Amino acid sequence: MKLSEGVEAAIHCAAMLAGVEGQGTLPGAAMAEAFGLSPSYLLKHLNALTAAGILESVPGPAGGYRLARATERITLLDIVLAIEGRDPAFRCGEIRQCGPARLDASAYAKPCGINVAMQKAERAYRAALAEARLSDIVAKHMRDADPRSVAANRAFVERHQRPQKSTKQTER
Amino acid sequence: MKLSEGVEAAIHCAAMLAGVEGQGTLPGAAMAEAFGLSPSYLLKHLNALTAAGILESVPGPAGGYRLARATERITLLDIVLAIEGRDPAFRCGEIRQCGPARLDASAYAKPCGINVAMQKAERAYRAALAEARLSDIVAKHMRDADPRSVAANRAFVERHQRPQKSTKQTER
DNA sequence: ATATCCAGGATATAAAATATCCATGAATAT
DNA sequence: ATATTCATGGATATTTTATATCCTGGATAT
Repeated sequence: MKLSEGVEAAIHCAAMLAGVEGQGTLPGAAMAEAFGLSPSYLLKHLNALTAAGILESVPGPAGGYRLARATERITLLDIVLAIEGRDPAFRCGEIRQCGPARLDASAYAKPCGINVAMQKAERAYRAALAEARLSDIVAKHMRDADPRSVAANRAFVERHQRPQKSTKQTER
Repeated sequence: MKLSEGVEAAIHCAAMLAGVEGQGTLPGAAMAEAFGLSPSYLLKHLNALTAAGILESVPGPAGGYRLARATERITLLDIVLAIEGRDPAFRCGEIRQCGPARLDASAYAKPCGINVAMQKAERAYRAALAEARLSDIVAKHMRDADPRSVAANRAFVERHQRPQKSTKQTER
């Protein structure tokens, strides 16, 4: 029963991406630096978020990552499932029918009660995660966190974000 | 995010031990056989349950395991924590302060909001597990499960359980 | 063209879960 | 007392998973 460290990194990256303005992006290498993580490994997780439709990636110079949708529509559950996979934490191995005196399959038609109880608890967990929106996380940080920390985060994003050409509008 | 297989085995064993009468015990080897598990490995988990005060063990011939308290006072949470450990699934690595521009420690006095949200979800998970009593699991099984399965389980316990001498009463 | 950046595969290393074995000691039957 | 049964706990091997790195290829802005 443990979550991989990638989950923490993924959530922090998503929160940081919430600070980029408009269609701008933030390179993965910058985020890796911001959190003191190995870039090669962080890209794996960012990649998973992209595959899950939570992030969008822009290749090429001036490329990077941005959120794929509004922060109100991204929940911690989305991120956790993208990184950890969608399988339940408790997987019933049906060991009740692994003994020497195995009954006919029809005797095991009804689901294992233990599995039912464990799944119920997991639904409660996921429901709680689904209620935690990224917008809430960000708002709470801006409101409650130390001003120095908020300012430093904002400055970092400001420094590394890359504005995306809205149209092909080189100023004329 | 996954639970070890030992959790499933531990819960099934606890449920089976609920069927032994009085102060009787069930040898660990018998339970391993019942579920088709490796005895040496299952003993590890039974050991963990004993250390957590959920089971009692009786050494010697006629020895084995029994529940340490009433089934109403044993929850799935007790068992899961005994096997998986009491640490939370999400451990905040404080990567927010691992970047190159580290602020003074006082700037991180307030807890990381991401950690708070993750812990909240985990509390919901544990609360749900704490509400699932072993007595409920057993009662539900007796009521809902296939009669053949119930009978087979009862017969297995009947066959392997070992009555415990009530006092040191060698008949005289 | 060139430089920058993401995508994805291959691979290496580290850590944890799973599984087995053996020596020890406790309790009991004989 | 002695032998037997069985849990205990340590040591260890095997397998799986997580973590981490590297490299090739493709996309794109300059």
